[in-house]
Amino acid sequence: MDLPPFPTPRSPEEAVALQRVLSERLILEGSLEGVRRVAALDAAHKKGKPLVAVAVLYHLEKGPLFVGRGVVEETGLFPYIPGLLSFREAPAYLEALRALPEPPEALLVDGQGIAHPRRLGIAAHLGLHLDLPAVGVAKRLLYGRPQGPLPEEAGSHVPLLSPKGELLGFLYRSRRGVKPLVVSPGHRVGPWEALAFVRALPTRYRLPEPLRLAHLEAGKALKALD
DNA sequence: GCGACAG
DNA sequence: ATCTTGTCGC
Repeated sequence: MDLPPFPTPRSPEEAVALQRVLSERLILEGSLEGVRRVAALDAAHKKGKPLVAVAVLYHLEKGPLFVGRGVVEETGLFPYIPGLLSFREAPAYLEALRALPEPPEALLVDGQGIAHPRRLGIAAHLGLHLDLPAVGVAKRLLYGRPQGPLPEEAGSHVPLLSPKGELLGFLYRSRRGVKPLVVSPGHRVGPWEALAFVRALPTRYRLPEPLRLAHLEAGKALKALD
């Protein structure tokens, strides 16, 4: 698949301003029922080495079909600043997606969707850029207030609200005895539908299988560089 | 001014 | 993201 160019801001201030504009265009409704081919995105990085991004094309019934990789030299990376992650990693993800034999129907991204100060986590940014449905699954919370305690049972969830009371996503217990995941819609999907989608994914461990595979593949690809 | 802070 | 040993538990 080929895509529009991904602009790199000259400064953090410029990046923030761009996020404010882009987030206005998000569509936060829609269902992912019927989606079969998902691209799971994750990255690995080490100081002195390039950032390696991986896109695992995963068929919800057949399993993993293909792995696309994207590599960006450290010197070409936007700095890591909480809230501006997409400007650092998205270019590598776009390269990984470009390597796939066919475009996915939706994106499953390791990071936030709209559970973000300006509602433009990397999942939202990528979904908007590619005009694809996107869901964010993060391992840690960046923004939002969890409403109440999260039950220990596998599959439990608790809403994540903005200061204004808007539903940003959920804290989700994928398995018993694991730390909760942060699930939030990115683009072209509603919060509840995003949660339903993640809940339906095969999950052997903490992370949904597509993302777990992407994580493993990213680690391998990074180690295999030199 | 003091915390919080995805990957 | 990565740095890291042992340790608890299935």
